[in-house]
Amino acid sequence: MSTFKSQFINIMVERGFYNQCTNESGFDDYLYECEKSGKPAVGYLGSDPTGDSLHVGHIVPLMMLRWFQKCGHKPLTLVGGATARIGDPSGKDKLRPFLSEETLAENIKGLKKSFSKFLKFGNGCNDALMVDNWDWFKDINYLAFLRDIGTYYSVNRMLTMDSVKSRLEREQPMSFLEFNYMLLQGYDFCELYKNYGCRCQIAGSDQWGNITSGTELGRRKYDVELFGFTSPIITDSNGKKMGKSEGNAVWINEEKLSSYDYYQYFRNIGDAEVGKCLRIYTDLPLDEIKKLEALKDKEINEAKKILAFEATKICRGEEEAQNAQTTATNVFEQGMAGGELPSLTLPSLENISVIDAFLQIGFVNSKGEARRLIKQAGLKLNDAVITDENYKLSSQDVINGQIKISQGKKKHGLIKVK
RNA sequence: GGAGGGGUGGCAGAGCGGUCAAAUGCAACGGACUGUAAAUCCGUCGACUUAGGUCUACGAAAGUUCAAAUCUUUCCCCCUCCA
Repeated sequence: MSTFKSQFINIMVERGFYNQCTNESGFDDYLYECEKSGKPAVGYLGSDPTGDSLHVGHIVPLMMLRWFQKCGHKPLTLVGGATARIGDPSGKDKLRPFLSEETLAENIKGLKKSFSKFLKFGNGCNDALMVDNWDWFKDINYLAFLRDIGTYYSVNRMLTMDSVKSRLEREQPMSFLEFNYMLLQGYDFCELYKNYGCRCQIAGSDQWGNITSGTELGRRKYDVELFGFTSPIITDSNGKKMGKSEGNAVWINEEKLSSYDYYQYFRNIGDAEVGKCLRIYTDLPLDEIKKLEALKDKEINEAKKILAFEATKICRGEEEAQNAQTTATNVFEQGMAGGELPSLTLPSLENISVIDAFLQIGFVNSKGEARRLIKQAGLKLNDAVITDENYKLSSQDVINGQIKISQGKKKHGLIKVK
């Protein structure tokens, strides 16, 4: 059942991306007109370069933009070179530390890379474009800004915004600097409208206040209706935000996280999340997803493999996904050592204790931790539990040129000797 | 500028001269049960260690004391109220 006229919104609703829209029917009409006439709508997603890679928590809006592009529209990815220098107060209690110019430049490069995995960039009419709000903020004059933009904002209203209100209620400090963040983001939206005809912004629901800041500014300053469209926060069954594995973020860029680990993150998703994740993190058609999520008990593992493969494919490419899958199958189903596992190459096995090996491959942070894990029967050498914490590696442990070491059930690695 | 409150482990938050490597909760990790799931239960959770200890840590520095997260002084930072 299609309740909307535009292809894009229908997809968003069907796949669980739709949370809130500033004007549902207005946006639908607008997109429908664009889709019908073949003239792409322009929409943007903003990210502040506070890190050098996006992570799984950012994928939801990225996938939304990906569908947006698939529906024939033009995505803009805005990196907040300027806004990162301010800090978005949404959902935070503390002012974030300032970043150096070099870090910002590095981070922007990293974000471009992350974006390009999900979107097609180029010069075609619906190819994605990267823009940086530093371009229009760096030379802005304070008085001019106050007069042009400040006149449209009421402090009374700003104080009621969630990002501000929650800080005040929790008696956490909020600097004037951060207080201005929403003005900048509002200005961004209008600049993109002015320069690219961009009329919609896609973002996570925590950005609602910043989005309406832009749509209101657009209405007052340019007398145009801008649209905001947000995704729900995707949580697991415990209500926790997705995107952390072993306490670490699941990064999009490969130099921050191997494809094997990326694959494993999705492979280990909870049963209850499989359907939701298939809809959000893969491009698979809905009828196929329906079949997969209907699987029960052990069989749902098949769905998880497909999820992991498809999700990895989008982000890391088909070959990497295939390799990750092969490794995972070898390790978990055949009990063998696979090629994509983290590995450590040693010049020789002389005087290397098992503890050193685990320390050097980075599975443990200290020798004490390794000893503790041995006491708890948590470390394995070639699939046999290590009982002697003073055990030294020897050539007898080498099988097919490598030694397999494991921590717990899921963390496996290889030691190779030159 | 004035008055008061506060800065403790990844986070939250006790402790307020020795028994404190620091209660408790969350997170994390290992084990059991399973399906590389969830829930549950048990265990661990500063570093080094010849396992007896040693070292580093309660915003920073100096001091008092046999002994300091705890007392004193100075400095830095934050919050609240007043001007």
